[in-house]
This record gives sequence, C-alpha cells and structure tokens, in this order.
Amino acid sequence: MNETTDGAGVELADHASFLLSQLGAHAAQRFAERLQPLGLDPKQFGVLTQLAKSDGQSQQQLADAMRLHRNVMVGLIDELEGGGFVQRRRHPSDRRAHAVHLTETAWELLPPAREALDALDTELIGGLAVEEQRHLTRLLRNLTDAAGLAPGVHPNLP
Amino acid sequence: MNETTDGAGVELADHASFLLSQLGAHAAQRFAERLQPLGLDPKQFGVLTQLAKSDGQSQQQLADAMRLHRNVMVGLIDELEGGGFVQRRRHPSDRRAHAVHLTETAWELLPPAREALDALDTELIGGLAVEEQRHLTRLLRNLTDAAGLAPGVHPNLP
DNA sequence: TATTGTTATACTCTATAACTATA
DNA sequence: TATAGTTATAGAGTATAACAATA
Repeated sequence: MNETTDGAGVELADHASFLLSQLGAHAAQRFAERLQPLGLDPKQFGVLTQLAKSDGQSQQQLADAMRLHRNVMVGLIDELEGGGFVQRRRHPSDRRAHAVHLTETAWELLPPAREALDALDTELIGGLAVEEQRHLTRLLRNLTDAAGLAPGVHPNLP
Repeated sequence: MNETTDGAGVELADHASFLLSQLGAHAAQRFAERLQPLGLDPKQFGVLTQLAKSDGQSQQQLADAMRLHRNVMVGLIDELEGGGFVQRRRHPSDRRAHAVHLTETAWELLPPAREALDALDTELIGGLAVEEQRHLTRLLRNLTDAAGLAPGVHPNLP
C-alpha cells in the first residue's frame, strides 16, 4: 500500500465547507486589519452597528443581540467608553441597567467603517462580474439563512 | 437626527465578506463537531491529512506545511501519539528530527473523516442543485486562489 | 553557525461562578 | 426570587524566548 497514491487522503481544497472556512477566516482577519486604522476591532464594531440600529440599549440587550455573555459585554463597553465611542447613561426605566449611547465620534465612524467593508468585498470578490457578485452574495445569504444563522450576528470573531 | 432611519447603520448581512466570515466560522465549528466522534479535532485532522499525502515527515516539515510554529507541532504530535494516531520514529537522515508516521488506526480513520467532510458539504450546500454546488465550489476555489491562500492550508482553526 | 525538537513563560480569550443593587 | 452589571478565577490557545542535540 502506497500512501501517496492510494486515494486515502482528503482533498480539502475541493470541499465547499473547507473553502468557506478558509475564506471566512481570511475575510475576518482582513476586516480586522481594515478596521484597525479606525481604532476598532471587529467585536467593538459589532456593538457600534447594534447601537446604530437602536441606540440606548442595555448591556444585556446588546449581549443577547450579539450572542455573547453579559460578562464579555462589560469589557467591551469599558473599551468603547475608554475610546470615547459610547457613553453609559442612566437607563430611563430600570435603575439596574445602563443605557449605552453612541457618541458623535462613533456616529462619524460608521460611514468609513461601511466603506472598509465595501472595500473588503471588492478585495475578495471584485474579480467577478458585477451580476455574479450579486448572485454570490444572494446565494451566501440563502446559505446562512438555511444554516439557521441569525442575520448580522457573528460570534467567534478574532 | 434619528439613528434608526438615517441610514448610518451598516447592513452586515448584505456584504459578501461578512457572510463568508459568518458561514466560514459556522462551517469550522460544525466540522469540529463532526470530527469529535472520531476522536480528532480540526488541527489534529490537518496533521493526519498532511501525513496521508506524505508519511514520515519531520515535525518542522509538518509545521511549515500547516503554517504553524514548530513549538505548536510538538503538542499536536504529543496528542496524536497519545491517541495512537501517529508514531515518532528515528529520522533516516537527520538525527535531530523525528520521522512522524501514521498508525494503522489513523489510516483507517481517513475514510470516515472524508465522509464527515462530504456530509458537511451536503449539510451546508445540499439545498442547491448539483450543478450549482459544483459551480459554487469552483467559484470559492477561485476566490481562495485569488486571495493568495495556499490550497488545503487553514490556520486559525478552533 | 544554523536547525530540530523541546520546555517555560507571558499574554489573550473564554467560560464559570459569585457578589451588589435593583426589580 | 430573578435580573443587570460587575469582578475574580481558571482554562484553552497563542506567541516568544531560550536550551540541548545535531547539522
């Protein structure tokens, strides 16, 4: 038996699962690199996008939305508050909770952050024809839905 | 200014980069779960597939191939040797190095491991028409190549 | 001098539990 | 009794440096 020719090996690069995982890890890493000049890491950016959808959420609400434990959110908000991106204010109806609000700085950071994401799309799939880019994006969206992944939610970020 | 309607937000689920990262992390996690009954984690499986391609490599060669530091490989080979999947033998030409060899147990594990990967492909993209599955796989392979990712190499696995 | 395997150390992440103040 | 925020601690994972044996 010859281990190099008997076909017992596994051709990882022919499997969609492996390619997705490989390309996904690369995308996450490149996104982190593109976010870095803005002073953000991916998790912090996730909090900001959540607050952009609905400002003033409690830390528990943010943790639920991002599928993180509330203990992790404490540190995230600490970092974001230290960086001047969010403020902890008194919650209007629950004295246990904080209402987390975006600062002007954070609001101004969202457009360049979106541009970073657009640029990354171009970097990764810009080689395709425009209609093929749209087709792939729609296809990927269908696959995430079929896999039961919540839209815009991404645990396990670097 | 109303933060819920002014469009400052970022629609993550519309960006191919985000979808790739989200789906890729999911694929990696599900693959780890499918590998677990075989007594392997993804990194250990990576070593096994490398050795299946060429048995008897040194730890340094394996580390280079997998883009890991040789220090990490020590622990990986320790685990695999403890599980009875590989043996450290005397290297035929370099007395500093070990020749790492697959055991019979490991050879017998490769077919079910490949089946696990096939099953995961079906789980993730089985909802597509067969020709569309092939088209997507080819497309993803082209994207990994364009991104400069080495075929079959995947650092940062869980 | 450089390389292979190894060990030790520090640093980051994550998961869990426990505490406080409120509900 | 349960929940929001916080803190502390332990575990996994990773990165770096150093060492002995050999090239």
